[in-house]
Amino acid sequence: MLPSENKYLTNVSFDTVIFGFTGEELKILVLEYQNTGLFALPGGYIRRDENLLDAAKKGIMRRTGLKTIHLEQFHTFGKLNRSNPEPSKRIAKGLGYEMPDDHWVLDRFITVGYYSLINYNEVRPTPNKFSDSINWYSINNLPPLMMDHEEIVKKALEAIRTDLGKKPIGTNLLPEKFTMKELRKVYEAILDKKLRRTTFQRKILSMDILIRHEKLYTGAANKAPYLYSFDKEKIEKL
Amino acid sequence: MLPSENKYLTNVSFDTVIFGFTGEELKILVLEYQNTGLFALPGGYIRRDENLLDAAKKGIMRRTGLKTIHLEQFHTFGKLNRSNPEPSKRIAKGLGYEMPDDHWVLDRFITVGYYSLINYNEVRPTPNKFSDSINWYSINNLPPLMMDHEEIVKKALEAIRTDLGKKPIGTNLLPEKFTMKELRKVYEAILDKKLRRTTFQRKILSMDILIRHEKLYTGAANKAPYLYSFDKEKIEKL
DNA sequence: TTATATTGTATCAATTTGATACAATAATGC
DNA sequence: GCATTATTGTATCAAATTGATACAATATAA
Repeated sequence: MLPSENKYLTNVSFDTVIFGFTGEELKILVLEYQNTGLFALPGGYIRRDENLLDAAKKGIMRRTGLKTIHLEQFHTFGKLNRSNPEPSKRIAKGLGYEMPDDHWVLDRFITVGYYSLINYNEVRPTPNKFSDSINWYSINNLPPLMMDHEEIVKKALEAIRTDLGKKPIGTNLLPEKFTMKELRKVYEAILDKKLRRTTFQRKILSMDILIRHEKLYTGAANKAPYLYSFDKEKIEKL
Repeated sequence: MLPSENKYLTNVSFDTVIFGFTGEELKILVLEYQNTGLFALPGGYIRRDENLLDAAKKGIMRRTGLKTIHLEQFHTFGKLNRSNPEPSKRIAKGLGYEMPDDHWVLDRFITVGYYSLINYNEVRPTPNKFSDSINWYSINNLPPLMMDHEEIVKKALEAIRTDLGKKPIGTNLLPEKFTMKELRKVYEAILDKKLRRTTFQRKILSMDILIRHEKLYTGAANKAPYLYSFDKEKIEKL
């Protein structure tokens, strides 16, 4: 097959690290292939007629059931030894195919890494036709991932940690309205360290990107916290 | 030709933004193709038997004559409309070839962007067999670049500006020993704004990454500044 | 020897951050 | 009702950082 006869670009793929927040810890979506014991990040190939970013978005929307999604590209992985036809062969075999050795998906791939921060509770993890299951796993307790996918997760974590200082990252991890404590928990989960309650509150409020709403009465025997939402207009202007 | 018979990966390339510092302003290396009026960033393809990063390094070492080089990956460009066979055809024509329409270099490419900060004075810009010339251009006065190369330069600049806060970036732009003023000029050129002399000096010195050497007597009628070098051991530990 | 431009550092004010304190609740139990 | 309890929102003051200015210490020229 000539390269240009392939519906997809050859030698390039994307992989995504999709973060969700349970209220206590960060989790990522990991899929498992049928009859292989192989765990992988959701990823895919780029059609010749679509943008790289759109290809990644489409893939993630299918895996999560979400209709809008924000992706951030963080790194491209191109080591020679990251490509390995064995997993793909095992995946095909697990599905009952026998893949010819010269099949384009067994060739070497350079993969573009994207991360996404999404609302844990709005997601419906959806397996694709090759995978048994797709599930949330705590970033502190991942199954062994195939190829270099563990390195990809590590880089994604580094990326959101540095991006946290620049952009208000909580926007997509939390529901529309949230309390200051929930927002702080997001930051703590991402940075993996406790933050001072009062300093955090002062600093976030002084950024002037939150809108204060009504109070949230949970039934707990204490002062009710205010609900906040992000002021998207002001965030745009940053 | 089957994809796997090609010495290079298909559909993937790299492009590099090579920054040098004249003492006053930032420049980048831009090459011009023979008989076409086309200007482009130095870039290339990845051999099937080499790492992505090594491919980029090798390319830059050839273009600059440098024996060691540090590259930072900053973004991967994958828009559908960034690919355009016309420039490559014109380049081939300029060299006297006629390229068949199904040649792999005329196919769509996703390109990985790297930047490098190098010592302006140590470089011997070296054209390749396709290009007429390779020259330094001020980032404020670039020729029109082909395809999306202007966007690539813009992204590279954003990247070094944010990286400047994290890593001591001047290391490669300056000679081994330099004055505080020279270092400040580097920061000013990258950030495109003036910095307070005294605050800059205090902040850099408090980072404890510089070694102070002898004074530099230039012949000017004023107090001679100290020379400094980067303390590479301490920088490693950051 | 004096004049001049520049460097290195001190000084003090202004701002930001860290640490602590405390008043204001929203239930609960009596 | 009313004291109790956990948590929230904000004030307060100290500590650290940064901004702005001042000034002494040169290296050369005149």
